[in-house]
Amino acid sequence: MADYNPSVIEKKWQQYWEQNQVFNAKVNPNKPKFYSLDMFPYPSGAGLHVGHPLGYIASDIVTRYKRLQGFNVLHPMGYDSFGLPAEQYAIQTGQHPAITTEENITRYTEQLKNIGFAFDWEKEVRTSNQDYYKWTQWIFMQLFNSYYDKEENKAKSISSLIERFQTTGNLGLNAVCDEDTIDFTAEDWENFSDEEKQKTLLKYRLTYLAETTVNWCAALGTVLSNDEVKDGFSERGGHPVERKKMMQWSMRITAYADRLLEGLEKVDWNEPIKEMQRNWIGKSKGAEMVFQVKGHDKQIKVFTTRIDTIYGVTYLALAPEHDFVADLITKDQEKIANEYIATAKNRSERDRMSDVKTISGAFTGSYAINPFNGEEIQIWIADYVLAGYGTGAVMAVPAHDERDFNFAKHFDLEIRQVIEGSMENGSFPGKGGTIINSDFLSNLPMQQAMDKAIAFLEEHKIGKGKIQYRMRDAIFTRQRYWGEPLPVYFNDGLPYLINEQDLPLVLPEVDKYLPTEDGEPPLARASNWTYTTASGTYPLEKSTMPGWAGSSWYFFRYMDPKNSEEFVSSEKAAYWGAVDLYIGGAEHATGHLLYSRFWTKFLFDIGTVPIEEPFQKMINQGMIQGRSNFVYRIKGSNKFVSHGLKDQYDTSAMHVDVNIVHNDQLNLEKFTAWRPDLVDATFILEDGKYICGSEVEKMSKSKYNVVNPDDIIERYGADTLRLYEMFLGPLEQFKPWNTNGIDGVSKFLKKLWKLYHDNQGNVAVSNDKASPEELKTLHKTIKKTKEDLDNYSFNTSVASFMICVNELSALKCNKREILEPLAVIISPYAPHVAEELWSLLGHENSIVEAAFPVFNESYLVESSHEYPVSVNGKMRTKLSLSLSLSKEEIEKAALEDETVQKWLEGKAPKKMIVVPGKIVNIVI
RNA sequence: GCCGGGAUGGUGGAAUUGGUAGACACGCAAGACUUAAAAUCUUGUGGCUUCACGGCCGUGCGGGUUCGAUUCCCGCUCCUGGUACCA
Repeated sequence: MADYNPSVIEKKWQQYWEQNQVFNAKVNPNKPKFYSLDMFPYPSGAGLHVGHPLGYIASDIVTRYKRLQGFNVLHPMGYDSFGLPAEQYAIQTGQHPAITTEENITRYTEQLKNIGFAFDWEKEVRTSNQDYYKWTQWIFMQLFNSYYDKEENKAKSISSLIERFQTTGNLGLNAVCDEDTIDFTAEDWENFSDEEKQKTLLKYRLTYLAETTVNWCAALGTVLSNDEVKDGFSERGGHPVERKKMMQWSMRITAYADRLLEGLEKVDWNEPIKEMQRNWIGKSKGAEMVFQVKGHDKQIKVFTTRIDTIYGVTYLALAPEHDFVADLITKDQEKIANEYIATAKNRSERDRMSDVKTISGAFTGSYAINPFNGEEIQIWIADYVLAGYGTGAVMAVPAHDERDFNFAKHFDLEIRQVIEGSMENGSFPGKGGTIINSDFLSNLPMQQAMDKAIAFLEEHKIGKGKIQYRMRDAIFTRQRYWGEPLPVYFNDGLPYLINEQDLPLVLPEVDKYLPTEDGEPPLARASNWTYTTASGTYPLEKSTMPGWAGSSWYFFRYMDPKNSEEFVSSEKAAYWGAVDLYIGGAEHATGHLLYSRFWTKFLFDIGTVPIEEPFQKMINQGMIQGRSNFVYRIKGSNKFVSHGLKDQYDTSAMHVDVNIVHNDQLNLEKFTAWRPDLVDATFILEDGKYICGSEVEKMSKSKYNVVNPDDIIERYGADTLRLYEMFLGPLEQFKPWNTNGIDGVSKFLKKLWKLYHDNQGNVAVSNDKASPEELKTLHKTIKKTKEDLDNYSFNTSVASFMICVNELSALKCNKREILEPLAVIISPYAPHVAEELWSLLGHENSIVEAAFPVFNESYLVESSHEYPVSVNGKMRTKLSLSLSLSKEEIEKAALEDETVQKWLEGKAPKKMIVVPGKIVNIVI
């Protein structure tokens, strides 16, 4: 009855899906489950641009496909709604962040619904809702009440640790704790004051309060985690970040370092992301040992991965911040050493990072003794040694370490080779070489020398083998308003948890969202930010949780978002299990993806969830970049010259809104109306058109290259947007958004529509038997689509649909036997038009209840093959031959061919390669 | 510096175990329909060469393996993501 009209049918089906709760997921043990997760969006004020839905479209296609295959699918969406931008906006405008957040969420939801996603909106969660963050706080409490037992390799309850302290103290206890924990007996424990007991327990708790060196961002007024800092600047906003010592809550993620590393073996993620996590965890095996300082009672502890090179040590280097530095400086070195420390300390973290070439250091005047050979070696201060890694001191082996080598060269220190090889090109690591000049280690290969050296250390009680991690414990507090309050109060400066019945601890109202005049976090502005127990009223913690708190467990809450008794019921957690497919950007590789794995492992340890790894399969979508358009203004005029002619004039390029450019052709009317100063603009055209230049840049407002999906949907429809985003190229690849090809996709949908209609626009579908060609086209497409979906190759599927529709159009096919399954296989990609066609075919139910058609090989069987015949590897002619021919028969047929005869020039071929069903190659 | 990813027509991209390079689409050109435009449809379209048949070149560059290489191996160039004195 009508032409293809996406705006009408898309609204219609979106309403149908919503009203009939089509995508509502319920536990159903009779069906296999499939849990598909999209990365948790932060609802920003700018709304969605076309880059955001890329991954959502891909996962939506997969879930719709899985449904057609009989899976029970959970495909939820929600919002990571605590965060900095809403708070910054609140500071500027006084508007409560909850209001802005609500508005942004409304807009996001509307935009997402316009694209026709099969989300189960019943499962929506928002991290800033009380009934959500109640459980974020609850998980924090469990972490506070747990410690990590290395013996059993899992988290256990603090109450069991107390029992242990009461019987044997911490002697022989193998648990993760602070470095400075001292040994104590059961008797000591009994004699501890309550305060001492609490302080001791804090050294074991999986979340603890401690003085830590943090990344302090003054402009944002808060601390940041390592992954929120890029090159010394905050990731959000680009403000400078400095190192500062502060009392902060931390999460003992390092306790899980090994399990986080091992778990990577069990998940199906791409290798680069796994590698990034491995590097971030940074496990290195080595040894820790002490050097006695000559004439001192002090011992300097160093960590090394190359204890085999111990005889090559020619000096020790200490970080300028090392605790011993002041004591080791002798009178005659005082001036020079202290000056150096002062300059090194004043150099900001950023300078130190950006300037790694400059070699600097100072001799302390003191000497240490190498316990292996009794040699005295100089102790230096050097800022290439980091205070935060290992022990803050290194044993320098200039011959086999590049940094030590450069330092030794610069200060003219001894370089002593202890591994066989040539020193011509400076230092070399010499892995695999034989040890020389090393007393009892000489003539051994690296590994054996290490083992022997470690045995020596242990025998003389001066060291041991040790595993070091680069990863630090994760700071868990932010001095901000818009985040989860910590369920903690203070009594005599020591932290205690509030009662579980008092959860959630609701975020209080404040007059302003800024820190107080004394630099306290915004929560200090709240009146009565206190907690009352039977024994009195106490102040509550004033910092809030970081952004990653709420996002580290949201995938569990989606299973059971309204549960008020538990964060997820064990029945639902058991049924839905791990996420089967997680699609999102790679930017979360070392933040969210590591923290989520950590919390999941912890929740597993305490028996609340049945899985250890939350995300079984992960795909990282490539970012969609912006594609900017430019116009060229002749300098000093209001005249613009088309791209092809711009070199004939003296011009300056100007960004132009990509939304008034189509296929790089500028819409002149819209351009002159774009800005007041352009009303009287004039143009120099080429072939009657103004062609714009283009460049790939980040998508941003200032570059006028932001494309809103709503605009595309209004012009072409959501199905076109969905297909086009997929058609753009492989999901994982980075690519610029470019609407130049979108017409092709839109045309394809119109052609598809026409297959089901006659020239008058009436539905015209025949019940006649389909022809072999028609069946072949259909089944070829079924096969290809299925393979592509299984490989997440969405762009090639779209191409195969186009081929299919082109072929069926050429065949003038209108058979139900073909068109019905065709609608089904296209439905994951273009669900609205598929639903409409399905209903036009007379179906009462939704197409999501259909079954994915079964591929039938027999329709594709060919009796003959068009053989490409090559001469010396170059294709010269084609020969259509029956597939039943033997190799010899094919060979004979090929040699008889006219073109082949011509190339042979009467000679006999040297060799013939015949691959039946594939090719023929003749070597002359 | 180190660890990843990539480079194919004017453009986005395809070629799933080495077997017809350029599928599909955009753009462009010509034509049909139209008073005209839009829309739609048809045909052509890697480069060079040829009236044509055809030939030569061609997947970032230089080598190699192979009957045959976009695909495998070695050595480079450029772009891009991560990471950065981690001992």
